[in-house]
Amino acid sequence: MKKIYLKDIAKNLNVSKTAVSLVLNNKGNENKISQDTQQKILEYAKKHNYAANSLARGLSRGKSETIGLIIPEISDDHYAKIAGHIERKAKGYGYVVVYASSNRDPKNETKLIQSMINRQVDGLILASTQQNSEDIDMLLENNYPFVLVDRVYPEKETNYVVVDNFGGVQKATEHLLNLGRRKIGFITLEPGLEAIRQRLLGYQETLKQFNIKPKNSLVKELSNLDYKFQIKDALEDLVRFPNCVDSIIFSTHYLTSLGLRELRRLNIKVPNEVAIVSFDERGAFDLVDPPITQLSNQAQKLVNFL
Amino acid sequence: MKKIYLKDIAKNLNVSKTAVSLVLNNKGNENKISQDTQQKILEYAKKHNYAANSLARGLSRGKSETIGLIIPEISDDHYAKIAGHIERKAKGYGYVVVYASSNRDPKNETKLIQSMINRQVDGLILASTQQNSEDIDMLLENNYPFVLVDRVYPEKETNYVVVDNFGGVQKATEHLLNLGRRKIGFITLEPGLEAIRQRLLGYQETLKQFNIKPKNSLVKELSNLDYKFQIKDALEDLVRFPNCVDSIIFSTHYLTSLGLRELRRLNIKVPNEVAIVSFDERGAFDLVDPPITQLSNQAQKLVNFL
DNA sequence: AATCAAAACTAAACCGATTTAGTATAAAAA
DNA sequence: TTTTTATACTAAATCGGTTTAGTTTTGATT
Repeated sequence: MKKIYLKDIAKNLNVSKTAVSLVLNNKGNENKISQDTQQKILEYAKKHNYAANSLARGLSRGKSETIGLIIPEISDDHYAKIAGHIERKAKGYGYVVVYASSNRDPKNETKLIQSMINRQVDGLILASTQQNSEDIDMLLENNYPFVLVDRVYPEKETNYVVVDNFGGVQKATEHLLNLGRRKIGFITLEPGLEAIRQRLLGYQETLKQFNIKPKNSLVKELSNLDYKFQIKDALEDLVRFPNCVDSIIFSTHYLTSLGLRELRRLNIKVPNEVAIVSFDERGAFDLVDPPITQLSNQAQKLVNFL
Repeated sequence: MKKIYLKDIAKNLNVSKTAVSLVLNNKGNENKISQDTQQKILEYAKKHNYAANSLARGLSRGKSETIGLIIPEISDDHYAKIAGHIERKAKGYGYVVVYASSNRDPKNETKLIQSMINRQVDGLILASTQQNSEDIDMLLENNYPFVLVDRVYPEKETNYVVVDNFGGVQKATEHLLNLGRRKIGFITLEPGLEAIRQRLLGYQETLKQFNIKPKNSLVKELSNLDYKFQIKDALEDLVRFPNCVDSIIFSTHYLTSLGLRELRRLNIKVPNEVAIVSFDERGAFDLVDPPITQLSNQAQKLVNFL
C-alpha cells in the first residue's frame, strides 16, 4: 500500500492536478468540471485511499486545521477535562489539537506561544499563568486569534471563557445559608489569580445580600507555596473559639482534600458540626462518606462556550 | 511586528536563500559559509525574530516534528498522566504532540490513525482499543513508526510499553500473603484486554508459588458494561460464607472505588476484617481513611521507557 | 602564466498541495 | 459565417522552506 499523491491521480486519469484538487475539495461543480470527470476522480481517489498531505495543504492554504492548547499541566485533572472537551469540539470542525504544558512557568509559556505560532496553529487556547501581559499584548497587537480559558487577564480586552467563579461561590454560600448555617468560614489562596479574587468576592457579596457582615477573621488566605502546612492552623482557628464556624467553603479542591483530613483529625463531624462545600469538582469525592457538596462539572460548562 | 521570511533575510543581506537556510540550520561550517556571513545572518535573524514556518519545513524535510497520541480518553486521569509524561519527553526532543481520543471505539481509532498519518506525524503512540488488528497490521506492513502503550496486542510483533501487569499484581498478592492473609479474593473485569488477563495470571501464579491453590470461586470477573451493578453481589459472595475472604485485590481503580463503598455499606472494617489492594494508582485515594494500599505511579514508570 | 583545488557562494529543483489566470472546444446568438 | 458565450479543462505560479548540483572567486602549485 504505497502512498498516492494528487499528481498520481492526475497522471493516471489523464487530467490535470487542478481538476483533481478541485473535485476532491468539492469545488468541481462551481468550476464546471463535468460529472463524468468528477465521478472518475472521486472513484479513483476512494479506491486508492487518497488523502491529502496536510502539511502541503496547510502551506498553500495558509492554515493548518490545528489549534494549539497551552495549559499549566495536562496531567492535572481539571485541565485534562478541559482538554477533553476542547478536543471533542475541535474534532467536530475537523480540527486537531496540539497541547503543551507550561508547568505554570511564564517563561515556558512565552516559548510555547512562539512555538505554536511557528507551527502555524490556526488559533490558540490559553490557560495562562497570568503573568505574561506582554505575550497577551503581542497577540492582541498582531490580531492573532486566541481565547483565554480558565485564567484571565481582567484588565485586557480579550475573548475568554471562564467558570463563573463569583456565581459559583455565590451559589455555594447561598446553599449553606439556606441550610441555616450562619458562621461560614472561607478557606482560599492568596489573591494572585483573578479566579481566586472572584471567589472571595462571591462569598463576601452573598453574605451581604443576606445581611450578614463578612468578617475577615473567617477568611483564611493561604500561601500558594505553604498552604499544605498553613491549613492546619487556619482550620483550627476557624473551628475553635471565638470563631466557631458551623460551615466552611473551600475555594479549591485540593484545599478541600487537605481540610477534610484535618477536620477528621480534629474529630469534627462533617457535616453535622461543620458543613463543607468545595468549589471545584473532583471525581473521587464520592469515595468520601458523607459525600461532599460540590460545584460539579465546571470544566464541562466552561468549554461549551467555545 | 510583521512576519519575516527566509527570502527577506536573503534579500536584505544580499545573500542567497540557500546560505541563510544552511546557516540557520547549523550547516554553515560544513558548507563553507564564511564566518563573516554566518555572523551576519545569525544576527539579522535573531534581531528580527525569525522562526521557520514549520509547515514549509515539514513539507520539504518530509517530517513534521510532531508525534501523534491516540488514547481512549484524554480526560481520564490515567491517560492524562501518560499524556503528560509523553509531552515532557517529546518537548525535550523538540517534538510537539497532538492527541486525539478514540472514546474506546475501534472505528474512531481507525479514523484517527488515518488522520494522524495524513497529518504527517513522525510517529504514533497508541493506547489502542485492542480491537483493531487490521490497523496494527497496516502500520506494521508499512513500516510506520509507532509504539503501543498501556494496551497491547500480545500476538503481534510490535514495540510496546506497558506497566508490568503481571508483576504488579504479583507484588500486590505477595504483599497480602506476607501480611498473613491467605484467603485472597480477586475482583476484576472480563478478560477482554490483555492487561486484565495478565493481572489475573499474576494473582494465580503468585498463589501457586506460595503453595496455595487458586480457587475460581474467589475470582470475580465482572462485565465491562454491568460491573457497577454486579460488584455488589460479587463482594457479598466473597466476604460471606463459604468464601470468607480476609483480603481482596481489585484489578482497576474504579472497581476499588465501588468496592470500598460497598464494603462500608456492609459494615466491614478495612483493613482489619478485609484488607484491600488496588492495582491502579489514584491520587484522591489519600482522602480515604485508612489509606488504601496501591501500586502507585504506574503512568510514570510506563512512559520512562519511551 | 597556466593549472588545480579549496573556499564561498547560488540557481533552481523540489516537497505536495491550492489557486489564478488563462486556453480550447462546442453551442448559441448575431 | 462570424461573434459571443458557456463549458470543460489546464499550465504555471504560489506557499516557505530544504537540498542538489553547480558556478565563481581566491590562493597555492607547477
